[in-house]
Amino acid sequence: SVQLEMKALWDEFNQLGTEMIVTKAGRRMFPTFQVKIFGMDPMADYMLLMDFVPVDDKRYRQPPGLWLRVPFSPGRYAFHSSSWLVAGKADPATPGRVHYHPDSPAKGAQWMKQIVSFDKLKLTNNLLDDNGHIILNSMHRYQPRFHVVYVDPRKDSEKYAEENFKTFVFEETRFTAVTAYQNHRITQLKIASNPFAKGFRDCDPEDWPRNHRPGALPLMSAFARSRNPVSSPAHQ
Amino acid sequence: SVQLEMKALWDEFNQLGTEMIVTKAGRRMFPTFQVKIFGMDPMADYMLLMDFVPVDDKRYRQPPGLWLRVPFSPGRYAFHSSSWLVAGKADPATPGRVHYHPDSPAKGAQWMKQIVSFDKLKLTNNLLDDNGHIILNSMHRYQPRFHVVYVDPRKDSEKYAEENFKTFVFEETRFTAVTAYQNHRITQLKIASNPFAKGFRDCDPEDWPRNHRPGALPLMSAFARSRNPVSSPAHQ
DNA sequence: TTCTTGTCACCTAGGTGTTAATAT
DNA sequence: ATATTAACACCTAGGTGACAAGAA
Repeated sequence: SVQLEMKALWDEFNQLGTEMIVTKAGRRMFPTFQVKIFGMDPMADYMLLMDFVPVDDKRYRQPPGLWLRVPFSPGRYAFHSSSWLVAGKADPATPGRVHYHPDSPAKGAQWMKQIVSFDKLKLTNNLLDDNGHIILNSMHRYQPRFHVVYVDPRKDSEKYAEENFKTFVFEETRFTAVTAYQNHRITQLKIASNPFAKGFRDCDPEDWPRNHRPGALPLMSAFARSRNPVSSPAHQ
Repeated sequence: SVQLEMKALWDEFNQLGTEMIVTKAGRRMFPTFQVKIFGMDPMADYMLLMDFVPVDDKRYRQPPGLWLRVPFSPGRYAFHSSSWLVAGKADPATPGRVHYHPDSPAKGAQWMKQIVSFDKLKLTNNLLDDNGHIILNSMHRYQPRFHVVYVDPRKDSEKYAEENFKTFVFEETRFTAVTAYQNHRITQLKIASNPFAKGFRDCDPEDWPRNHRPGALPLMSAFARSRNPVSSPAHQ
């Protein structure tokens, strides 16, 4: 069995509609997909991998007219909607890649003795990527999947391929691939919870995420109190 | 067969008498021990590891009276000798540890397709170290050794242990473990060639090590021309 | 006197969202 | 109008020798 790490954080993002940035060079996910694993054969070899499947067959877009222009900066917009419209049918599927955890293969004992983190996994929108990154269509929704493959020592192991792997899906890790954040609340939650974005925090630099616990005050409400939202009327 | 990478740099250090810093927390080696490997079975599994054996049974010390005091800084000295005296018999041997390359085990094809770098290996003088670092005695000389172990798939593989590994020794990688550099020329060569020490360079910030090639002008002579050595007479 | 330790400024290396410009 | 890109300031994380103080 498999337990998703940082589930509380995933839930918080999921409630807002998680977005993950895709770039040409490849961008890590945040939150990082991390799991605790139980019940492996400690002595057997396993490969751990992830892939991403479309949640639906749709392409999304922002609702018209909800963009706010930034005063004195013609051409710029800063506040995107949190809702999505269906823009039509999905773009052609991207090359279906998988990401093997770099420690693969390893013994069950090794995988189970600590949290397994997919922090080397990167998402790209570059169809011609040759860095082995996961290729996704921007403005499409995806479901990450986690697969555990038992390395069968038998000579005719191919015959048993079907029974030698198990797939785990956590719906709270679904997200929309984007090239720039669409929902400002997602942006702010990323800034509040990702250590690498600390430079953009304007609230108390205090003990986040050190003191954050599941069940504590919801992040966004805490955030909203200390933030000056872009409130000046659009002067379109 | 195995080929030592950056041999020219190792040779340059070796001519001066290589020193490696040991600290309580653990210090990486510089140059880093890196090799190219040839002739493995691409499909077989191998473990790669290193250990360190004493070059002799001696403890070393600096010759007396060669220390230069730094003007206006009583108690400080800045220029150590490049020669060593035998201080006596070696201290009790440290716990004999080995460092497995973190990618072990892996297929021969994997090991051979790129340079294998032991940049995670750290040296410590802490006899009680529990980080798995290599424990060495300061002021003693060591010879790094590189071992390739074939992972024998046979059930009674223990019987063949003797024939399933091969050891490679490069004498130019010998060094003296120290807690602070003793030979100023070693310090300067480290500063000149280690990217992480760039902050201490006072010569042209130009294209080192980018343009450095084996056979080019020896480093130290190039360095000496642009450096102000500590030349004021000792006022002991 | 000689050697060791801990702190520091200054680097490398690379992960963030912002921003302005550009593409479609 | 909407979406993407590239450069950037500002972080995390950690590898350097210098330096001052301490230990033996």
